[in-house]
Amino acid sequence: MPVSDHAAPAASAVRRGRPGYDQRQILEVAVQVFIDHGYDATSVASLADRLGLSKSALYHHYPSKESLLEVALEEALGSLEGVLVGPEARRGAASERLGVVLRGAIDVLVDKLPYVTLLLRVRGNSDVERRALERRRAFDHEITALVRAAQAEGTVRADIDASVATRLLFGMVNSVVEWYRPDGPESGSELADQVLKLAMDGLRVR
Amino acid sequence: MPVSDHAAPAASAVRRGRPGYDQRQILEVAVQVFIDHGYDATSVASLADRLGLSKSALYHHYPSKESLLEVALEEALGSLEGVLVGPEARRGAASERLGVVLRGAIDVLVDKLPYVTLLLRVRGNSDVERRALERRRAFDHEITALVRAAQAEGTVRADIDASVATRLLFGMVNSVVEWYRPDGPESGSELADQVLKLAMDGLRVR
DNA sequence: GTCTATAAAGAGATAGAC
DNA sequence: GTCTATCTCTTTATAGAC
Repeated sequence: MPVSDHAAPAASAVRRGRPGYDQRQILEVAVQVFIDHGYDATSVASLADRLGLSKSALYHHYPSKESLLEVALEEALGSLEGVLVGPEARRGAASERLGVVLRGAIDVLVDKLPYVTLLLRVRGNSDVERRALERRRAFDHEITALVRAAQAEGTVRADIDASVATRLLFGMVNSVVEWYRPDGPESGSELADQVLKLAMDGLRVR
Repeated sequence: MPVSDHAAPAASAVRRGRPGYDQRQILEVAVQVFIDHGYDATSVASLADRLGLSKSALYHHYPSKESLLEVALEEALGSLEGVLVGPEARRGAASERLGVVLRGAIDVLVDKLPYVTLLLRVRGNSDVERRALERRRAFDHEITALVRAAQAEGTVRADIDASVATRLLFGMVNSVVEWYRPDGPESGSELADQVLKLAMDGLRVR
């Protein structure tokens, strides 16, 4: 049974000839199908059809439909959690750390768009999903603490509850998965600029 | 076959004795179960169990699982569309109309929380879902036009694309369904205040 | 690494009695 | 208005050949 969870070993993105798919390619297709039709509404048969494989061939690569989900969610959560442990996110004024973390989250969202999209649609229907939700909650709590610290510093307005502000902030950030496409007009960093502008300074003309 | 789509006739919220459920009560339970487990992951059997009914009894009230979804989505979409046709939303400066519409949308979201929650999770898996998505898109386009008009007026900043701003704005607003609970600390109108403050003036201290 | 065939369970929906 | 029993199709997953 395959399903190793390490990152791809450096720069070997090219396929070694051969007939079939490798785990990563299958995962990418599966995640896209999960996004298009919903995880629950996607049957293993339709997944196999989309890959041009039989169900059995697919089961050779992943032991279950849910294992595909699990690996995909790990990809998103691992990257998001990585934003919090970077050096820039751990030193300096709270408002600056908040900016770094927000921009980092948007970068991850853009970089791992399908994986994060899938993560954001998880509702806790199974143990795998509930574990993912738990990690999301932990992530949110760290951001809330950062917002609270920035309020104490006096750099972030204190007339909105830190927890509400964080949820609204990430509601805005996360909604990007609903419409942003990397091949569209704006780059990921331009997008991050616009989101940060709106989040920090609001819609109104000053 | 029942499934009438008119609103409840005035003030008859009380049940007429009798054994079972009426359409509205069944709908409310169904929508909550759809939200908890996802529409696709909810079986008619589990729905019937939750209601304490047999599947057949449930099919007496609604002709299909999807008809429940359809009625629920109509409830959300009709209310949202109603925000755009109110008198306050149709006269005055664009920035004021935008404020009225935003607040109206938040009010609907709070008032019809489960129905709007369900609407926001629809991904276009069937004709019913695709029709709902189409109506959501039309709603969004009207808001975008309003943002554009406010930019032309000079009351809304023009350095963010109107379409991007609208999407981010409603990303923030819509994310409220993920955490707001009417029985919690803040009322719907307090919530609307906080959302509008953050959306209009941003997170940063002035 | 891929296939066909199949098992076993669950899905949405219906029939017909009470 | 509710029930039990059942139909038919689809589901996830496995067996075993190539």
